[in-house]
This record gives sequence, structure tokens and C-alpha cells, in this order.
Amino acid sequence: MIRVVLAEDQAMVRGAFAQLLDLQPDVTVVATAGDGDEALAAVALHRPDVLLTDIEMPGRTGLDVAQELSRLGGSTKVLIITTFARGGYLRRAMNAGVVGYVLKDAPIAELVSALRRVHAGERVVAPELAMAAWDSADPLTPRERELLREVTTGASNADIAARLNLAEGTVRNYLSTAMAKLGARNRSEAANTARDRGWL
Amino acid sequence: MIRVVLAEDQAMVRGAFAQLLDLQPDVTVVATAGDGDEALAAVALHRPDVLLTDIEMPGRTGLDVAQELSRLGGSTKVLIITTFARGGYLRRAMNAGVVGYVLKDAPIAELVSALRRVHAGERVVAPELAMAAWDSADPLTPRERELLREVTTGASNADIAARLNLAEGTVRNYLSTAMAKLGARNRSEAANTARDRGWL
DNA sequence: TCGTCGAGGTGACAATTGTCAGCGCGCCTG
DNA sequence: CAGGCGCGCTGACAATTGTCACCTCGACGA
Repeated sequence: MIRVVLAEDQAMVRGAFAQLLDLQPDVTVVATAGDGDEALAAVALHRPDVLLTDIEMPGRTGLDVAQELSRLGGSTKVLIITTFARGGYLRRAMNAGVVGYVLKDAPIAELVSALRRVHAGERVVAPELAMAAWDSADPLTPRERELLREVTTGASNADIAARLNLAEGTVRNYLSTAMAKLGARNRSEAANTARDRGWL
Repeated sequence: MIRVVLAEDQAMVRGAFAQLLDLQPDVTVVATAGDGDEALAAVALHRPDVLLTDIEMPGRTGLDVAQELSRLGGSTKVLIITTFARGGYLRRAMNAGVVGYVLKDAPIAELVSALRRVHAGERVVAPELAMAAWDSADPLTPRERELLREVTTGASNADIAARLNLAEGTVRNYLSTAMAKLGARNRSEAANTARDRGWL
């Protein structure tokens, strides 16, 4: 019997997946969580075989949870299930010790089979992503990432400069190089593409 | 027996919802669709009691489908099920003749009950939205919307001016008034908030 | 029919954003 | 240990973006 904790922020989807998995004869959902913190608590409490988690959730993301679990060193395996075919996400997931990564675009059968294979000790990665992760290494420096994150909030150069104790020119310069690396024509386009590739 | 067509672009979610609804004794899913065009075709073919559809799908959106169905004038009722608590979406849904609007954040039970109530001739609207739609009427003019849409693609003033045969100053001016109306500090923030409220 | 109001449109000017050349520092590598 | 390279950082200059005062036209109410 595979004991599973399911983390997913949309209640309706969470409920549907939970019921469906529970219908499988070899799977039992021991707890569900609506955000990252609940997920961590549920894993600590139930010590499931597998944590099945979304990435984008309020507060702590699924990737944060995976990282934390790998740091704590329990035996729970993490299987990511997400909407986003973002190369950067997969890469970060791998670094966070995740053993499986499936897309919500795939049929449900794939979720169940991934769950079984992960439990059996295999690694599972959505085929459309196995490639993607390769050719798209994050070219941004930590500082550039930081600035781009500020940009997504709508902050101006002056705002960012004040917040990070930088000269305004420096801010402009970082964003300029980020734009060059990303092939963007302005700060917003740069921030958008960085986010879309999971580099943010 | 309530005959339902289900349209939703994420295969895994679509499958889960379909199985779950089919488990209900008084509901049968006669077809599923992965985008707006398939949804229209399925409705034409099966003439279901209710079309249960997501909004954001590739190609034709759920709102487009609802509008088209209301134009064609069949008896199929449209129940929207979406992630987004965007006032503008609800408003547009109402104009498109939609009779129900539920959020994926709500528990599954609510979906089933909404389905039954819609079938019984009631109108159903997610409570957190009933309010939202009221106080947020779209203040943008068609021209402003058009320009903001261009902004989301990353186009510069010069690009937009060329594409719409306007002076560059005019473009700046429209975006400026749009920014004022939306309380945004720059074009991108304006475009983002307009999109977030379903006005784009 | 006159005023005025909102939407489309414009150019001049101000502010913000993007580019460039360059400096210092630490870290490799030959 | 002498380059050379990448990263963090900066200011001066250029280009783009935002603000403002203003014009036209059609709709609508007084």
C-alpha cells in the first residue's frame, strides 16, 4: 500500500485527485494540504511514502518543501505535479532531491503510474521536459535575479536602488545585462521571460 | 439524469473531474473537450443539459464558447469553473449568458451542487465574486484596452504606433491615462493589473 | 442651438530607463 | 605569479517613456 500526502492549493483539484487516488487499490491518501507549510506538517506527522505536491502554492512552494525535506533527511519521496513545463523548475526540482516530475497536461493514468514507479525507487520525468532542462541553463547571476524579482513588483529604478542600497545607474546596468542575456527589449519583458522559464 | 459536457485544458484535471462527476448517480459526462473548439463541437453533437467549462483554454476561451452558444440559441446551460476570481471575467460571463460561475478554490461538493442547481434553472455565482463584480467596472476605453494588449507583448511605443497608425505621442498619452485609471506607475504594471482584473 | 463632456488624437517637455566604457576584486589556470 | 575572466559596482550619455496643455468631433441635455 502506497501511503501518500497530497499538496495542491486549489481545493477542487485537490479533492478530485485525492478521491481518485484513493480509488486505486494500492494507494491510500493519508492527508492533504493546501499550502507548503501544511504539507511539511503533514509529512512530519504521517511519514508517508510519497509526497505528491504542486509547485505554485501560497507561502512555501512545492520546491521549497522538497528542499526542506531533503535537508531534514526523512525517507519520504517527493513527486512534483505541476502545470508548468518550465525547464528551470525541473532543474531546481532535481537539485532539491525530487525523484519525479509530471505535468497536469498528461492523462491521469500517468500520475498513478508515476506514483507507483517512484514508490518502487525509479525516477520519473515528464518526457517533454527531459530535453528542455538540458538546453536552458539559467544564465542570470544571483544579483540579476534579485533585481528582476523587484521589477515584477512594479518597482522603479529609484525604488530598487533604495531597497538594495545601490546606485540607480547600477540597477539600470544589471537590468540591462539581464535584458541582453534574455533577449528582452525592456525590463518587463525580461522579468516575464525569466519567470516563464522558472529562473525567477 | 444531468447530461454534461466538460471542457478543461489540463488533461489530468479534466480526467479527474470527469470521473468524479460520473460517480454521481444523477450525472453523466457525455463528452469532454480540451479546448474551446472541441467544446463547441461536442455541444453541437450531444446537446447536453450543461456545458461545464474552464475559461482559460488554448484558442477559444470558455467565455468565447459561452457567447457563441448564446448566439446560436440552443438550450444548453453554461456553468463556468475557473481558477480566477477576476471581477471582469464574471461580468463578461454574465453578458455571455452564463448561468453559473464557480471557483476551483471551492470544495468539490460545491461543483456538484452548482451543477444540480444550474440544471434546476437556478443561477449560481461564487459568493466571493458576487461582490467583486459590482465595484470593479472596467474604466478603460476600447482604445486603451487595445494598447494595453500590445504592451503585454513587450511592444515599444514606436512598435505600437506603427501597428495602429498612431503618432508615438498618442500611444504614450493613452497608456498614460490608462495608468492613471488603474493607479499603475508604469505601462507594465498597468497591463498586469488590467489582465488580473479580467479587463484585457 | 449652445455648452459641455468623453473619446480620439497630437507635440513639446520632463522623467525614467537603457547603453557604454570602465574600475576593483576574487578566483582560476597556465 | 601573471594574465584573464566573471561578478559587483559606478557615472555620463542616449533613447525611451510619462505628463501636460491643447485640438477636433460627435453625442446629449438644458
